[in-house]
Amino acid sequence: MNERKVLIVDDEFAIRDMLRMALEIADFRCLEAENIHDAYTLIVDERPDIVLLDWMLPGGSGLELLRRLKRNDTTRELPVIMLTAKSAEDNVIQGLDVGADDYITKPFAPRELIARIKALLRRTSGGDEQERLQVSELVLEGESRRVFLGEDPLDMGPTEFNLLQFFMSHPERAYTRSQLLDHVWGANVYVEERTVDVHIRRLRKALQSPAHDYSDLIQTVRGTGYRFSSRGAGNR
Amino acid sequence: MNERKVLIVDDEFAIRDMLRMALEIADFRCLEAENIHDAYTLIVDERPDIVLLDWMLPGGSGLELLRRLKRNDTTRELPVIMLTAKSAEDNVIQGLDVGADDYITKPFAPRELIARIKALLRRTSGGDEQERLQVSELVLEGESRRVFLGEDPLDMGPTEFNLLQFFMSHPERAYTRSQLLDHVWGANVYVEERTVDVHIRRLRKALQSPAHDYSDLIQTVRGTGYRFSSRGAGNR
DNA sequence: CCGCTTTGTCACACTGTTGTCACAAAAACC
DNA sequence: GGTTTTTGTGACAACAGTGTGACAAAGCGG
Repeated sequence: MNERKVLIVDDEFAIRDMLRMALEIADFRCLEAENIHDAYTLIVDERPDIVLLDWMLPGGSGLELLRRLKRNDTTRELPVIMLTAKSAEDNVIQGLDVGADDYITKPFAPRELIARIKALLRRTSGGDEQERLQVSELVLEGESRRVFLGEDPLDMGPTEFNLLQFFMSHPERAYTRSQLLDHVWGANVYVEERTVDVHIRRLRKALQSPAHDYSDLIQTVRGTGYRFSSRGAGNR
Repeated sequence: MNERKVLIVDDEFAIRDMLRMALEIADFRCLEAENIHDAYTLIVDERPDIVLLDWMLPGGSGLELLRRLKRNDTTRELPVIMLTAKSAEDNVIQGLDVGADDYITKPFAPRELIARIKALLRRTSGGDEQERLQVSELVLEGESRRVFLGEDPLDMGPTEFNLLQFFMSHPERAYTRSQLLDHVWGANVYVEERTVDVHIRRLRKALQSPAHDYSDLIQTVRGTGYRFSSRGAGNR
């Protein structure tokens, strides 16, 4: 379900070819770059989840790219695996110093590479802090993925949870259905815009318990979309 | 103050010599073993912080020791770096599968080895106390590796125990299957994610006795994974 | 060498979730 | 009031996610 993007930075076609094949079998999506400049552009545009970086590259060594990545705050968390020839294992030390997370010497067994990629992704992906959001009695716990109304846990589906989480992190602001689809469903998913309405309804229903009714936190902004607000609606 | 013990397991005197020199410069204390038996004894007696394990050893291959270590619950967390000849890199895959945390091919630059040791120690330095965990009638004794429901001991496999121990030390929080694999199985083990489901089921089953049923402490978080919680689920 | 346990994987059953539709209700516009 | 546009609602079939029993391989203890 969670497709991972791997950026391959290597100037040898044969290597890229081999890597692409191995990675696609293991269900990764591949991006490729032959030089540092392309690599950097791709990183900024496509935001890959991991980078396989060859050491010797035209237009600057891999070390240079590595330094640049680790200096830039927006890409700091991007894990990097270095590819290096056996004869140049000294470079490894430099690389690990600068911030590569792992390395592998060419030639290598595809299975090993895959294993290392997966291990690295698991190791580095757990860093996201989940917050605890609260509006009066309504509490959303990101960590446990639960919502409480006072003491009682509320029952809702995953999509409704994501929707509520988004709303509670961006309150007092109207979003179009299209924007909600982008943020909650993901940018490259195509579903009907009216689907949002249905999930809004399900969320509203979930925000009602025998005791309380918080369903009007989700307000309709006619002609535009929806808004989450703890203050009154103030339209119509 | 925090002196680290490194156990070198290799039958070549020259290698041990070189390693010892490099490690002592880097302020580690060295233990040495020439064969598996000595190695195991030293591990039990001296409790080193990390093991450098040669692949080819008299009296059984390094793989064997590795298996033994990773099976034994008291030494499971001991980080292991494999030493292997370049000609035998295939072994690396086996080794990583069984639970080695890293590997390095001979000959290697001492500086690289030191870098890797430090990196590994940084990663795994969580010193885990063996504690006694309790949720209402359910008691987990880390020391004796037993679980009680009131007075009655519960019967479960090692993996189920580890899983429960992890859950009870991190309650009220949803984990993905991948995260559970990472924490309970180990970062470098590659098994199917659905395997987690099966062990969850076995654990749930183990949490039921004729008298009580604590199986709903393990809650399914649909679309995400599982959560251990003494409060209600909030989903189906 | 042989039972016994543990483990990872699979196929299948089952359940909740999802996106879409048709229609009702409401609001806006004339 | 009548018409058009927009949103709410219940139903539903397809689907993805999860529970479950069985099984073979591997480890363990004799």
